Amino acid sequence: MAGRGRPRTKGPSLSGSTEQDILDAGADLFCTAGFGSVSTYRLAKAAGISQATLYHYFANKHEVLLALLLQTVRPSIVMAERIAGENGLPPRERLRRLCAYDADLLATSPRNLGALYLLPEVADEALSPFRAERDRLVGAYRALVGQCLPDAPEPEHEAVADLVFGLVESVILCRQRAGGAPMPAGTGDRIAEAALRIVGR
Amino acid sequence: MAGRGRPRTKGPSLSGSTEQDILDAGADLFCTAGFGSVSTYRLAKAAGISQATLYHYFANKHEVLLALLLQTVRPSIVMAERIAGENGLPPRERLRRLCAYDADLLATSPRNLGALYLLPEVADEALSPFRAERDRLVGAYRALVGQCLPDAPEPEHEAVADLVFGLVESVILCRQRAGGAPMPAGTGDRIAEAALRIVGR
DNA sequence: GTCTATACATAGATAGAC
DNA sequence: GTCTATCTATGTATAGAC
Repeated sequence: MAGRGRPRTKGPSLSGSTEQDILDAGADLFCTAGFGSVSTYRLAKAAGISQATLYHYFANKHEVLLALLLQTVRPSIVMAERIAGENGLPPRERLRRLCAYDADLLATSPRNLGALYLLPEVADEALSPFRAERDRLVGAYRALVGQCLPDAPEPEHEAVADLVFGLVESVILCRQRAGGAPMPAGTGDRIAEAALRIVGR
Repeated sequence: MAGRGRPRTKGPSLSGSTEQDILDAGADLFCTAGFGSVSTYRLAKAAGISQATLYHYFANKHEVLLALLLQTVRPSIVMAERIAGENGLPPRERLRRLCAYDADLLATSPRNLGALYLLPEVADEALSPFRAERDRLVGAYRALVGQCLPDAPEPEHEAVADLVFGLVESVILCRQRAGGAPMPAGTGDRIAEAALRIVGR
């Protein structure tokens, strides 16, 4: 699927394949200007190709966003399922690690990629594969919170997990208010500590 | 500025002035479909007027969003400055009330209006009046958190206030994941309690 | 105050040369 | 694999009748 036959000796790209150039441009533009506000022309120009060439790599504009969303959320899912399986650690410690990992990803990535999750356009039918992945991640948080609060009823698990997940994702909002700049190292750990205080005990 | 001379005997609107109809339509469409993805034609149609009539009430599309944002954030600002002045109450109690008020507004409004705050297009220059108001609100949270933690240094205040503000606003994300439906009554109080646990003591 | 008509620009997507 | 050229639809905004 990647642009293997792409010229390597010249061109505006220094960073990788043309496909990745498009994704990088999308990451930049979609989370700073919005999806509907960015034209395929502007997107292609930022990627250093013509508007038409975009359609050699992606069937349409939504597919660009979908690829971007999946590429962004995947590391969190992998880590969540890895941590979920580490039965040697107590649930609170596993929840702490998951929160710290996700919050750190969101806080320190060069661009505020998490802002992509907040685009209203994500509700579009074409992006349902991403929403399904996202639901898996939320499910992992719920399961871990449930193990931390074995005596509480099910709906209580969900409500607390929503608070925890919300707190982790609130770094996206914080960055957005600050113009998108990365947050200081240690932010992830700080948020994980706050999350555990919400869970209680 | 409101449509005083508007016909009252007939028309597609049941709820108020035409200007407010436009704002209602914008509230609905902008936070479910996005700003750039909604055309003025679609906006006008949802408000029950022709596309051209929109321009009798607003100079352009950005002005619709600006009015909507200001109208949405104003109650929070008014409450924040009222609570800030109630010196009879201890800081923690004032912070608790502010969090509960804001979180409740965000959680129970018929539409998920807070999602407007998250639109990337809010960074546009034309919307700077809103961002200024928003900064006042964040300032109120910082001041209150500072009073709750008188022994902590200044940057610590900011970091904790960001967590608290983020937790309050995370109800926007929670609603968004749930398709925009309102959250149960009591959500605001629950979030305020969690916020105080983050502040500590 | 609301409309139809329209100007004019830009949108997304395709065709076909190289 | 990339481009220019282009199609067709849709975008924002204005003009002017009623």
